[in-house]
Amino acid sequence: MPKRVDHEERRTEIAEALVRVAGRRGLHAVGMRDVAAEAGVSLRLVQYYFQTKEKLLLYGLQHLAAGFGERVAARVRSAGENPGPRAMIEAMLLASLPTDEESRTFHLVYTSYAVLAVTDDALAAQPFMKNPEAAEDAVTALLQQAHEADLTRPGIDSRVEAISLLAMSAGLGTSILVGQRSPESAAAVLNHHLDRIFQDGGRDD
Amino acid sequence: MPKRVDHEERRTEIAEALVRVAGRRGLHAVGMRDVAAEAGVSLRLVQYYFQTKEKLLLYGLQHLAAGFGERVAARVRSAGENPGPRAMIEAMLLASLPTDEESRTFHLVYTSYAVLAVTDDALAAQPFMKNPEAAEDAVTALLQQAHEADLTRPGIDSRVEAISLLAMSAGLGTSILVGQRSPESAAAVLNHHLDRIFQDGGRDD
DNA sequence: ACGTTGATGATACGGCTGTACCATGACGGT
DNA sequence: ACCGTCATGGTACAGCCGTATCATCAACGT
Repeated sequence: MPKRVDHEERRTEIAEALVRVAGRRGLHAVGMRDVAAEAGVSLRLVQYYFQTKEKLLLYGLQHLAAGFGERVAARVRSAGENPGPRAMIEAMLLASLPTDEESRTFHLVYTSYAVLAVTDDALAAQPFMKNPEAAEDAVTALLQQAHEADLTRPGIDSRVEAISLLAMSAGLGTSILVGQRSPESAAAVLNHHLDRIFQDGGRDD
Repeated sequence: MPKRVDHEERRTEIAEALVRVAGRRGLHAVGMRDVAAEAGVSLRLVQYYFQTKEKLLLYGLQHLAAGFGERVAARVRSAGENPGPRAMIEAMLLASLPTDEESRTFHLVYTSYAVLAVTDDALAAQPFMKNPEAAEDAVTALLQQAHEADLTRPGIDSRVEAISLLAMSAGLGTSILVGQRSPESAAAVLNHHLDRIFQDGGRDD
């Protein structure tokens, strides 16, 4: 046989090509030929590793979500050795804002998928709304933990605040994406709200 | 000539057909033939009143935005004769949540347009990000007005709160759209945050 | 009365898209 | 050494989409 290729790696390369071209020209406009050209392979190859366009799109979504998860995790790690709950939440929320080109692409393509999922059953069945749910639980737990350590102002409902923060973050992200707001001002708004949830700076280390 | 038809009315009918089919099958999937069939006219007619698909899409967007504006205005009016700032803001925010089928369609199609606008120059040039800006100014003014009447809690920055509320509202709307959250819980979250901004109920009448 | 013009219909065309089919090197096992 | 199989290329096909063309009917101005 020829150089027995690592299928998973090849699929990843193609999926990344898909995301790149989708970020540049919009998800609705990507064809298999575009993906092939972007990945530097022939159309036949894309067909070979993904039999159908639908499977390619599904895999692209999974890859996108996984990459985003890693991004956020890395950002949280770089927030320090033992960060307080506030620093952790702040890192999570800021990591999901479309600041640099990579996260801009992520936001755009991910939103495109979300919009598609409303009218496409195959995408709707995909568990890519599991991610937000996990995020909500994580933020809720962090807020609860802060609450028990007396780091929050009184009268704070952890779950409601978590939902609000994530919804705000998503809404601000979209605003940045369409050019209505700058990343800096969005970050400032988020920080302002964190200030209203946490006592002083919310730092315990 | 034949029954000298009212062009603007005809264009409106066709645009509404466009929005309906876009709400059902997704904006990316609508073709001129679908619009024609939905409107009950021939393909040629759609071409006649809008020369090109791009013009049809642009007009559809304007129509959508105008309809949404009317919806919100009606909701605010029905909030009472002389509602307080809080009731007004509440009406505005709740009106933009996708509760019934009509507002669901609006949200979906409008978001589709927003996503398209990121990669399509013709749509990006369209002033449909003017609407959110106006909403931000309106809410800011209402909050300021409430602040001057001592209806708000201390330490409230009108503009920041307006931005937050609108971003939250948008984010919650998307959550509802993709089935992550119920309209009721979203409304509850919004109300919770209004409670944190306004003293007691914020009613001055 | 009639020609001009607005409104509508039917249909054809070129391009693009996803998919399928056929071909052909390149290696590994035996 | 050879055969099967993995990997890859090239290309054809059917369908759809936006647009353009040709044709027709109906009414208004003069």
